[in-house]
Amino acid sequence: MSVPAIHLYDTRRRAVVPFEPLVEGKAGIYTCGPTVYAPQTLGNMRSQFTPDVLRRLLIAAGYEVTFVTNITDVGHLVSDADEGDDKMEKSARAQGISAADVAAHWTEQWATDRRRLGMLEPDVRPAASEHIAEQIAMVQALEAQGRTYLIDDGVYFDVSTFPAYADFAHLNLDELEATGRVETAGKRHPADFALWKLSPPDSTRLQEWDSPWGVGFPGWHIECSAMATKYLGERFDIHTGGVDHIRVHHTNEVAQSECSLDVHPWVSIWVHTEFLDLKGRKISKSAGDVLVVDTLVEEGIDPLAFRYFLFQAHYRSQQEFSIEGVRSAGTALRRIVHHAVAARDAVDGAVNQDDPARTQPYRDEFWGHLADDLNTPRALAVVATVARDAQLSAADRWSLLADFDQVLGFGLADATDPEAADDSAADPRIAALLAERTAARAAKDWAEADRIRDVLAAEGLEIVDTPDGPVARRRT
RNA sequence: GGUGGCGUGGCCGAGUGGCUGAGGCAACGGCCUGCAAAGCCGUCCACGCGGGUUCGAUUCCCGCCGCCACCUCCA
Repeated sequence: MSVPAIHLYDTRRRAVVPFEPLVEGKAGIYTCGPTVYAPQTLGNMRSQFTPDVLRRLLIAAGYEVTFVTNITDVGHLVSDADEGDDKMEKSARAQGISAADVAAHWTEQWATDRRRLGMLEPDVRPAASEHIAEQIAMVQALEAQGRTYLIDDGVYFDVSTFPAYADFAHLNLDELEATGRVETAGKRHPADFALWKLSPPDSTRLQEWDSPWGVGFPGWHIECSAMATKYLGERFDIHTGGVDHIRVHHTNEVAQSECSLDVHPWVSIWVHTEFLDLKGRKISKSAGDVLVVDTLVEEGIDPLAFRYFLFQAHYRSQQEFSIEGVRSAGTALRRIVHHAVAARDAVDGAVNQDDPARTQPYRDEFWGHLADDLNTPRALAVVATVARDAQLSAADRWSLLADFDQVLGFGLADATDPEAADDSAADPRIAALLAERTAARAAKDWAEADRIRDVLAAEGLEIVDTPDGPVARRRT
């Protein structure tokens, strides 16, 4: 086994700690998924990327991994502090369609984007709206423990009943209290959060369910606790999400879960992904101008170039986004794939004919960096070296790259050489132009040959002269 | 204002108390080419400012300046 002991930074303990599974040989991961009322931005996708890498690493290390990521299709209010409109309701009303249609649309968009970015399919993808009973049950358990109180607005978690509340995010509750923000009337402490919200007496919501406390809908935080518990058990190994969730959402998840389940720690390791810095384009989702996977596609960029781009920075560092940055990542990726395909085809895909004396050091390096809190930039540096190291035979090279692709997820086994011709030459007119140019070159009529090259260039096609003659391909 | 973090070469971005100063992109030179393109080889370039600790700091400590994130919608 090439993968050494895996270490990860745990937000709760604020330290890099060894990964020690609750059950030998198995690993359970829960990732906060999308609130499906709007497109998922490239920033959102970064926080999905980290668990994908982690999951692939664990699989490569031999663990049987269960990866759960939820769909928030109800209850996520405009404010994480349980105020304002429900995001789903707002979006549905604005478009005059049902909340379910809104959810279905954006869930599909998200799933497609995940695939385009080379992410493995989730093992379980539970929707909050389909787990109302589990959520109610968890609230009831908390109620039975006397940790809740009912006000006009709904059922709230009483933070004062959980002394460890502030520990997770190292909060200063006194300070929180002192901010004096306008809060929901009746809340006893600013940090108290909704477990079940009651529908307003004078109106009907698009999404509402009956409950022991009246018709309403679950608070946003309870869904993750309920679904993670259902699919991963009362305690599980790894919970991931964006750093913005540490203070409120994950703090609340810990509170309600550790109380209702009477466990500690509920989650062994919390992995939080830093933000992608979108600079001037970090515009709120509601404003419309958002950076999504389609934005890249419109720019003629392969979504996998973005995957490569994400590998270049550590997940705990803010990463500066720019289209040019993704483009340069695309160039680097193209060269890697070019070498990988050449090596693969030279040995007909064989991965067991390498010389361990040459390949093992690289394997140790690559997996060692990933096992060291997912140091993907370092791992990627190994990939770049392997792709070009002249000391390696094709068998060595392909054996290594095929191994690394378990985590890279570039689909190297099925990739086509990006430097090879595409189907442009299938167009008879283009094929004729190429033939004309070949004839002109044979006659040493360079002016004519260059003219034809310019004609094709104007159409976005580039000519690559290979030993087997010229080929045309769409410039990327 | 509170809390956390950052400031590395043209750009992105790792990492480290000294050793051989990641990697990618770009640029430049070379090979290849009719010339190019693509590809390959090579070169180049660094640690915000001022103190301190140390035999030695980009790496630790203090101050300053600048930037970012969260606290308020966001992953």
